[in-house]
Amino acid sequence: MSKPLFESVYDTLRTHHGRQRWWPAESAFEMMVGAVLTQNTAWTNVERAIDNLEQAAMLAPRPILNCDRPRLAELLRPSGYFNVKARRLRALCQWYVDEGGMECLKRRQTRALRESLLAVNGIGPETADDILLYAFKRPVFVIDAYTRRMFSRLGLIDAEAPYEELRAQFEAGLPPGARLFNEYHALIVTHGKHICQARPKCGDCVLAAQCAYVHS
DNA sequence: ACCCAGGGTCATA
DNA sequence: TATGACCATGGG
Repeated sequence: MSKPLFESVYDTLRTHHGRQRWWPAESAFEMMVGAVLTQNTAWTNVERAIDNLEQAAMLAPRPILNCDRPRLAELLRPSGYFNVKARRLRALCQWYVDEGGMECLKRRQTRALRESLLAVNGIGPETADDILLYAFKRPVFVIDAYTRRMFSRLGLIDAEAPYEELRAQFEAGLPPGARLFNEYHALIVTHGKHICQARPKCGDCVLAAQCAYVHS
């Protein structure tokens, strides 16, 4: 009854949607690629682009760096923004190689790793945190558009607040740990996708009982 | 025909 | 620091 709100919302989502087992990728590198390709883009489109890379045997840093950009862009076409994403994907691969690969990266402290990621062109706070949480299993809470919409509607946050402020708010309002943050963000996206969407009301939503909007 | 999607950069004030 | 333009495909 007095359980913190961020936790009780988690419980509701977890009960209703079940375990998510994110991120949908077969390797840490594939996960990072997906994080860049899914920027402001529907996941179904990202899957096609990743399939294209796989079919072309290019789902690895070296092949991507050795590919000319027009050809890479063509493979990325279904994910949208393909010229921009071709550039961003190469920047990611260049970083990955320059940093010495996965084994080296895994040894870095979370702070340093985050700063390093943010310095890569095309990686902003959300993409960096996706990568930290799902590829490196670090305890950072990812804030995305669904999170802003849902939790402001629930009356728990200010949707317009800066990214870092919201991240701090979630991380302070939950028991720490990558395990929980991982599952929570996945649940938020899953819930947002097939229920809330951009609807202004959510009376038939599982969160209705906890939603400030429907009580105002 | 319209809106939106698991954002980020860059130029401008 | 805070807006706005821009990137582009595919599904509802």
